[in-house]
Amino acid sequence: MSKGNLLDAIIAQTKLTKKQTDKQQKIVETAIKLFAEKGYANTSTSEIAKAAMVAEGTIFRHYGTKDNLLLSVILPFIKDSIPTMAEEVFGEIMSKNIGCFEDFLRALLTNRIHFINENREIFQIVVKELLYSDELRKDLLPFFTKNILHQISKVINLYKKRGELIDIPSSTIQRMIFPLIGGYFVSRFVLQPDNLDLDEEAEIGNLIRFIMDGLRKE
Amino acid sequence: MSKGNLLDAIIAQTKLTKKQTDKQQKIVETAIKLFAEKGYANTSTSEIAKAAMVAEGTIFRHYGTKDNLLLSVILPFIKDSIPTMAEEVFGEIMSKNIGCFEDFLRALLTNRIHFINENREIFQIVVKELLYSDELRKDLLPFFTKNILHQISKVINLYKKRGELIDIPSSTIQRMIFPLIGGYFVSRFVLQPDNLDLDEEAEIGNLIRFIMDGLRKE
DNA sequence: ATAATAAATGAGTGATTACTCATTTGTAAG
DNA sequence: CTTACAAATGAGTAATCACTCATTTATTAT
Repeated sequence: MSKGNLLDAIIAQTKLTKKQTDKQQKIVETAIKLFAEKGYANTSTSEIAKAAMVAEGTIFRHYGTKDNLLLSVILPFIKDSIPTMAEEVFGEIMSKNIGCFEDFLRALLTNRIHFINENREIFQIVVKELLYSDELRKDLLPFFTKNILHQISKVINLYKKRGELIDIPSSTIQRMIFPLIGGYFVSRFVLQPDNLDLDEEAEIGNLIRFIMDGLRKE
Repeated sequence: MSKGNLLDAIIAQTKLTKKQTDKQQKIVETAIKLFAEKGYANTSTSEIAKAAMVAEGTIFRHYGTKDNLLLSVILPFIKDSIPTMAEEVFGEIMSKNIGCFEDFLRALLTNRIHFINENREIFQIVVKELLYSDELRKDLLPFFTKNILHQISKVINLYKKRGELIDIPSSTIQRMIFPLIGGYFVSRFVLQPDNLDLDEEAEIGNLIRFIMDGLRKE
């Protein structure tokens, strides 16, 4: 894993959008399914080949190594998730100066839940390997923090100036919100992925109320 | 993994407290270190043997299988963490009727952070494998929820009756607190385990204030 | 000291791993 | 139809995996 810089790999991946073969697509689909289900380390290439009804050599012809297959799966997800969030959510809020902090939170959560729902299995893979693989964590965590935390701190500072948020350091606020939202996503999409029958809006409403006002009565 | 019932295994483990050999202790120590660092699936028995300066056969003589070695590591931790929490924290609060909900939270968090700090590596193993292994998750999650959630809901109901907490369903409150505290523990002890220089009391104070009053000003 | 029992060893097992490569199959142009 | 080139194949490779077992070493009882 991790030959050189992951960011370079992401950029490289971005540039070449060469068309995929049918078999290639089948391989990636199957790999996503199996990696999400049993974890990268517990999934063998022969298993993927069999499930995708493809010769094992075909996998290595296209992806070279098993590591590379994993990166081919998660890099587009990472690459999409960060800029999309930055533009769609933060950009919108920061430029148009939309309503209150609650509205921002609602937009952010709705957007991210929607995105993860559409990439549920890849999200499971990223979470699992982020915890499991030292290498991946060392590469990805700084990437996340640099891109997301920076954006979030800007927003927090904005709303703090508006007087909507309590007057404690942004870093402290971040260290509360991040585990909460991250924990919520992991709990919902990784630990209990079968829990499909819940009122989406109500769920988000509860989260926001909790973040804003906590549990105390009155 | 998971021959039959995990709870039976826990009970069985509880009963036999036969003394450990020096080599056995070294094996477990080394296994804990390597499992926490690289994950169970990425750690081979030969690697453990070499690092523990023990013949590979010795591992299997004592633990039979690699799965069993993992269970020997995490079961005592699980077995300790649940009852200890129930007795030391919940028992105390429920019987003596200590102060307000914030005091309960402070006692709970202080107690659990202390416990995890003393078993940092095993906590890392449990979290990683809980996410990575379907089998373990199927066995452990119900065990956690049955024991912990039930206790917590009793406490929540108590303080709700006292009028200290907002009047929403206990299950909703749980689905907010659990990911928050769990996410905080994972973030602190698994994702950023090197962050040792923080003011423990202030950190707990921030968490409690966030849980009680959220982020809104005033 | 001797016998009896338990602990530890390490070479060896078949199965599985990620990966290679000479060969065959499909496809599209001249 | 023939040529050219990429896609796909699957038998084969060395390495590593979890695990076994006959043998040796250490410990305890008599």
